[in-house]
Amino acid sequence: MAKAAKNAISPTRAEDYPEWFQQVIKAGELAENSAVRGCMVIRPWGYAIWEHMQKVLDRMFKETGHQNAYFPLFIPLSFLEQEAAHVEGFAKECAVVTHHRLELGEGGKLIPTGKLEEPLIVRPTSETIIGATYAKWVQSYRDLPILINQWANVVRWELRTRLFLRTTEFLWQEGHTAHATAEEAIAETRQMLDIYATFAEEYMAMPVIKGEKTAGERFPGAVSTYSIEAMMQDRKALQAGTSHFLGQNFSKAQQIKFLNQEGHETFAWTTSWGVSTRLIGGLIMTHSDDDGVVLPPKLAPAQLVILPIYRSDEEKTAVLEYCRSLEKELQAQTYADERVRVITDHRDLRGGEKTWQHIKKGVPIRLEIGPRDVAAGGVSLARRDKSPSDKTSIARPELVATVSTLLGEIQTNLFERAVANRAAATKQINSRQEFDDFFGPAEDENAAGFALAHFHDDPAIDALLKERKLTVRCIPLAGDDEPGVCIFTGKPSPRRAVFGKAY
RNA sequence: CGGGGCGUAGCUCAGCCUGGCUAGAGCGCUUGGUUUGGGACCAAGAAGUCGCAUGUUCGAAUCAUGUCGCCCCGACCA
Repeated sequence: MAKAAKNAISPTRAEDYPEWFQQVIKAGELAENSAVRGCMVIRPWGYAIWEHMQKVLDRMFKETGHQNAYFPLFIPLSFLEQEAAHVEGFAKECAVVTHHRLELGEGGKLIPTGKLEEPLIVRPTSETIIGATYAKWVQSYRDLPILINQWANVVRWELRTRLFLRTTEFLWQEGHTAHATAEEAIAETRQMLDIYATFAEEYMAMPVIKGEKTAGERFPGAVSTYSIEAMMQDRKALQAGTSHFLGQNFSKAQQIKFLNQEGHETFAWTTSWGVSTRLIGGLIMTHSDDDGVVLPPKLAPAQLVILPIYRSDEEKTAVLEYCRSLEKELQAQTYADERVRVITDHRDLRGGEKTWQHIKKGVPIRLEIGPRDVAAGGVSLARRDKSPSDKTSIARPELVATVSTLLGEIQTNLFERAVANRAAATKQINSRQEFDDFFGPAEDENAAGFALAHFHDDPAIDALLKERKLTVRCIPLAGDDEPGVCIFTGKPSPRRAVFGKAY
């Protein structure tokens, strides 16, 4: 009997965090690099997580009155030119389609021909094409609000990519709304931010800070940008979702105007908001450990896996029958308003091998069932949020009766663990000296965590922070904070901002 | 786009500096046997135009030139 490796993932988080992240994704069969530079193949297990995220978010969007629609992948180049800040923000990372045909050249080479009159860009985001459409739809205040979301892929030609966190093509949803008043549009912006925060905390078990971005970090063309910020296990920040109040910037550029109740021609107020497959990166970096992926039950494609153990054919028959009926009983239970998701791994593989595969994929509960369990009317149960060796025996009826509670406990435990991690790396900072001490020298690659400090938005500070690879993550909304003075400039500050290193 | 590195079996790589038998290893895969409640062992087997092109040479994975691709580090970013 060979000794099991101490950890399933090498290197460990402490040894090399970025490499650990890549290995977890590989070992958990979530995704892999493709033949196309910067683009990933999302494997079935990873895609199933995305589908669960979509299902929950889609429901939340519809409960707040939004409808889904679909807009084109291509955007005429001229559309992007309409909003100045928007051009500035996205021009450097656009894929451009210039031809529409291929001709067979020498040596079997295909040569692009059929040059387009006006090049098309592959959408990096859809404000412009959707805005142009809304301009046609909106005539009267009676046509507002327009509350639409689309599930789509977008392309941003990033020079450095990382699986899930920053890929050239990624999947996301983008909501685009148009309103008759600024107040209504701002309320929409904040409502969607709340939905993202609720989703992150209640489903992903990932604590987030809701806040507003500084001028320098704002979405190109937005009046104000809000985000949810999460802290990863390496104490770096991840922007996990954004919601933008676009004011009338885009409606003026695209002529989204209407006659209001007083009969005056008015520009609409618009918003946009999105989350992407980056959430999966956040999920991994929040919960996973040195044995691989750890999934919160609410988003796990399988919440329990049954692992039959047997030697002889007689044992096989009895064990499989026991497993089949247990699977049915468990599937009849509900957790978080859905049927409990159970799979049985029948593959002809060694027990240990199978067990470790499911550990690495992050299945919340493993049930090992062998002849001894069948005889005793029990199961051997192991939780992914505990040590792999930590197994307990439980009577079958008790398991069926408590499975929902158990999944809830794991979900809560993961959230509390993440909250504790964040709290341990978050500090109130009251002076420039404390700030420098907290983050250490600029060349230190390790993130110190979140510093909460008073701050007055000023481009001069951006330069100072940039030098140290720090950013203002956001200015938190939930402000039970007392006013103070900026630790850099001494100017008055209504509340503290969150500083940290970011992905 | 600047700096560095790498292309050899499905994967990870050795061999190259100092050219020479039939190009290797580990993992994975297939088959057979022994095993089995923490990642099995033994045996046999399948698997490679050494990224591509040109050149030097009696002879190139190895040397030269070109070319394509990928990775890492910076600047840019959901």
